[in-house]
Amino acid sequence: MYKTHTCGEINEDHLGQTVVLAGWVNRRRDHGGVTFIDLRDRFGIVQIVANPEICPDVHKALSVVRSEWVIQVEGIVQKRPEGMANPHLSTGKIEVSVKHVNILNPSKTPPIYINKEEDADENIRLKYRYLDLRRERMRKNLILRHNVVKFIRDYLDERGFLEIETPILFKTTPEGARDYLVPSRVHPGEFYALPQSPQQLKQLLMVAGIERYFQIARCFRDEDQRGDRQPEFTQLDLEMSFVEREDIIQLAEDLFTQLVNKIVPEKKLFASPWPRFTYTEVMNRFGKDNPDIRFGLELVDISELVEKCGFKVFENIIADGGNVRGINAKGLGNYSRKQIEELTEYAREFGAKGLAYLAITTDGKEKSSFAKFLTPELVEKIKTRMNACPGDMLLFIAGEKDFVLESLGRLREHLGSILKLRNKDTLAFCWVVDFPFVTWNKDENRWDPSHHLFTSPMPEDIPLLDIDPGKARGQQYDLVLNGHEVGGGSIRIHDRHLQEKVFELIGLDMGVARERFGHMLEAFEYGTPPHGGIAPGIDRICMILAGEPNIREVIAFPKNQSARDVMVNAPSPAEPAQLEELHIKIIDNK
RNA sequence: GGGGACGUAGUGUAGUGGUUUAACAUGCGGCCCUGUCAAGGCCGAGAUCGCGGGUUCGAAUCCCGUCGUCCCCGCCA
Repeated sequence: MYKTHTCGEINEDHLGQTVVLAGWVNRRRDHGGVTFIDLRDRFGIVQIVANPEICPDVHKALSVVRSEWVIQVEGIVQKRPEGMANPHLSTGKIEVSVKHVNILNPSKTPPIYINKEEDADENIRLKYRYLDLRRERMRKNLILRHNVVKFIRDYLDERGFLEIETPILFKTTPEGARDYLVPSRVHPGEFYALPQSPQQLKQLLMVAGIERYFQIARCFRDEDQRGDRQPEFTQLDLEMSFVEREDIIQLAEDLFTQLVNKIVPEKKLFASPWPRFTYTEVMNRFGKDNPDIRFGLELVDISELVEKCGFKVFENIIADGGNVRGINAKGLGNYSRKQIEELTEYAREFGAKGLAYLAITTDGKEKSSFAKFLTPELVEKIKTRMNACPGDMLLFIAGEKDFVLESLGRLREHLGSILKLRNKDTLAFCWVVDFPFVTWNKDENRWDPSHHLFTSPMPEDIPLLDIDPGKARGQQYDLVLNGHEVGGGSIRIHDRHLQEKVFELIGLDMGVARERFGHMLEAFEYGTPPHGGIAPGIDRICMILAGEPNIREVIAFPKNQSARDVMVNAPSPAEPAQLEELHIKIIDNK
């Protein structure tokens, strides 16, 4: 070993000892005489000191050293002089007086600052990711992620789960997200697909009698990026046999509650046990199936209050079966016309025709865009319904119900940001249950599964599949944290006939279904236990636990917005010979 | 596929009503300095203002195009 101790572990217990350390020069302070170097390794920083009167050779050797050089030093741990301790360093009471120096590797001036929390251009950070990862922020995030995964493995191991790997080279399933395809050399014109999730495989492990399975599974989806989406990401994939919805929910809730307590004790759970909402309820209250419940600003239906108010816009929409709903934007009552216009503009981006408002200024006066239709009685009714106080701003959107909910939901999120209502130290987990089993796809004129093809409907709703599929609920549950969907799961179908019925319902031709999912149908005929599971997203959860705004910050080597790895420059063209072996011809679309 | 923001020394920013010899900080180089910890002081080098074209006497600044990055919509069973 190049070192006897890590930089971070040296303390007063080592006083007088000779230690050998190795690491990076975090910072150098040259006083002409005495020179200090903050030596950094993964475990921390320790100050090393060279005095020309004591060791002139060492002092000279260290004078050429610069930031990020890798050096090895041998020296004696000594107490710092009175009043010279640094309370910001765990090693701040001591320093290492250097006797020998060995320069292991010099460094060019780095393109980004390692020793500063200055936000560098993301493109440069990604290009020099190995330097970016040296930074405190990234190091902490990697450690957090390790701790999260370690906790999960230990927790599940203690409860009898087996961690089992499943193939990365799998089979294409055009349902769902776009697949990443891998051409087969051996079978011309045929392709593997990278798994979007190990869904089918984990179910087949249940057929195999594993009963309790998990995997820290890499998943691949060829869709466009977002702040919380990467083309490859990691799920805690988990499946159990002989369980009902409640069992999985309890397990996941306990797992993550304990995980938070142990790994991020400084964070506070918003509520425990976690709130549970039905799909209908979250949509009505928050306008979003993954609501951030750290703040209120819930949506309120005032349709029946205004259906005969005389305001034609509202009246006509309600007469056509639409809705008028609002949000009480607490504390915005004194917003100027211009500021309201900005909110309106925001709502328009999502298709709202307009934004009606009723402001109650702090001195109790009312201002409204539809004032002339408002009788004092109606104003009182609306204020009561929406719990309005002086200083509040009531905002309304009218239109078709789903549209009103969605656009108000977005406005609510926006207001949450404007009003700074998201406490970053609060973790608001919640469950969303009772999703519709299928949703109508207007474009394709068919039913689509709300979750995935293997989700079981609620047993009592099975008869509805024949009569009114839109009314049936699925045994699906989503795990939501601070406004992000961080996991979803379901009780699965374990009966061939029900599975075929579902295929039929969503318009999957039986021949196609057998070709794509024949292995599942067949497996269900050999003693399949009832089973279900969940798949929490590790990256998103780590992102939120770390307080990071983007999923890239918790992934060592992420792709950029356009799905490119700018460090190695992937994807990149393949050699003609490779393509030929794979029976692939590139078509120039330009 | 669509919308928005951005692109100026190694890095982070300023300058955008047309005259700048492109500013500041930090980093880098040199000198001074024996107790700092974002050390300090002095001096210096470092930018064809993303790229291409146009308007103009004159463009970092205005116009068009293009490339790149980020955010959002669509998409994400």
